[in-house]
Amino acid sequence: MHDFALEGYHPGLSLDCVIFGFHENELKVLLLKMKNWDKWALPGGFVPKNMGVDEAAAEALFERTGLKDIFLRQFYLFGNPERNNADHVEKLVKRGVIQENLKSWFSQRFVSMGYYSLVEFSKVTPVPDTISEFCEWKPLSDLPPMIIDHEEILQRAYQTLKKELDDEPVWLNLLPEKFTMTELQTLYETILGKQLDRRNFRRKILSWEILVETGERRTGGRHKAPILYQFDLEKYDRALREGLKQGW
Amino acid sequence: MHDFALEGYHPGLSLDCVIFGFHENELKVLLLKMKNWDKWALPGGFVPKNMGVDEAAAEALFERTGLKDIFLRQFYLFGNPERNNADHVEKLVKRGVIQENLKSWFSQRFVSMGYYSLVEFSKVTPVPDTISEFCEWKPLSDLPPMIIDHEEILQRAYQTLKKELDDEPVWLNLLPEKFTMTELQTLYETILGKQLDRRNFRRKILSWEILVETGERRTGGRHKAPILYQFDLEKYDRALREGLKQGW
DNA sequence: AGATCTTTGCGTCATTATGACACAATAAGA
DNA sequence: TCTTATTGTGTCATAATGACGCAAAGATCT
Repeated sequence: MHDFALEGYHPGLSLDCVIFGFHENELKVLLLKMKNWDKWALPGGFVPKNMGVDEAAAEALFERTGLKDIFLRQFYLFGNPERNNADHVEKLVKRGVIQENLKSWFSQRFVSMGYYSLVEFSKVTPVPDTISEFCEWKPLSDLPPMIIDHEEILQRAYQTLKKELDDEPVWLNLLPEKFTMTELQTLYETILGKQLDRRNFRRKILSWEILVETGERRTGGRHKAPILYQFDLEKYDRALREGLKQGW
Repeated sequence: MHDFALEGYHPGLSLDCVIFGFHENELKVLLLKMKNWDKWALPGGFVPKNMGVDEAAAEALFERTGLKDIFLRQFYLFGNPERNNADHVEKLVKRGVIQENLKSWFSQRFVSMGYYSLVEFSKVTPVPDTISEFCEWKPLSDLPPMIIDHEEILQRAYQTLKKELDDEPVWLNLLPEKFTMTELQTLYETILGKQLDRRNFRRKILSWEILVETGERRTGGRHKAPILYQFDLEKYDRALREGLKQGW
């Protein structure tokens, strides 16, 4: 294995991606289980010298999920000088997570750019990276112990997601192409952590005029078959630009 | 002069601060005029190795304005690999803006964290830094030519400010302690770039219940003396946490 | 002192958005 | 065909918003 520094990564800069998915009425996050260690980490990486930071984040996302052209957004630069302490690197080496020759690279002070991403759960094929044993979805409601400040990064991403939800219909990235109104409502309820009135929810969503009926219905349940909706991309793009509710 | 790198700055990372002020019914930005060069730059700096990134930004802000505990917020990490080109550094050296021995430091690829700040215009004492000739306010409506991508950074900060304005009463940071409703309205109109109805504006602002009357009025105009308001800090803090309009 | 000018404070009214809730329609299984 | 669960579509009262009118009050001018 080569030395990371020699391979030409931007010094002192790392990336952490909080990848959200929606499955079984739960919001889940894609996490990596460290080798020989009962700690989990956010997918992330470093920035090749010839690559933009956003580009490198998209690349990292692609490697873990197999997906391209995915919703991915900066939310905070974690720049506390104590966030990557020497003790942590020592543990990484001792447990064989990283090789001895990479110790100097990992011992740098890192400033980490936090990204959050919204993906369609069913399309993801989780792939572990070189320092992890496996990669899997974990519900936000039951998170495993995580390395250094990754739990804080995750929580901050979640707060940002909640806030963005008020302004932009970002949730489209979490759903499959066709979905029912109830599925969308459950997603909202899950993210916001509260119950919403079915009839008022429907009225509000439809008032944005970003959904169109597919003409199909979902059959199989022992009840009235619900309409399947999909996005009207043109109108959606306009809503994204202008915001759903423009004050003043 | 010492070598920047040896002085212990975090490598490849810089800061740019877009400092907004409100004066003479205009939104203005604090800019630095480069030495021997008709180009302007945003105040910024580098991050000392023992200092947090946010902390370093606050320090840079303090040095240019003399102000502490000021509204300062990250808005975007500029991470394009081409943003600091070799040609630009060559110019800096040739024009004597930076010394020859600093050339290697400035020739690094920099990733720059963008911050925007809101300050009370009258409290600022602009101070130039080592690479600039002077430091002054420039109206957003008539910006001078700027180095590398600083114009883009500035515009992006302005877009962010406009957006935040819908969710949070961040504008308080731009006004003096006591102000009239009309002054506040003019500020809104300036930032948003559109006229608002005086009576509806008043109703909406007061409905947030973050302002209290001081009991004083501003005299001197050839008309009815307007009430001077100030913030109710407690209520304002709550509004900041919850957002002014919580959807759902 | 009174007229004039300008901006302020505080309303009204019509329209729209929101919250709470009711009821008929329908897919699947008994 | 009957039952059950869930869906589609309403209504109604209340709150928020947009458009606009008018009297009150400082300062200046006559």
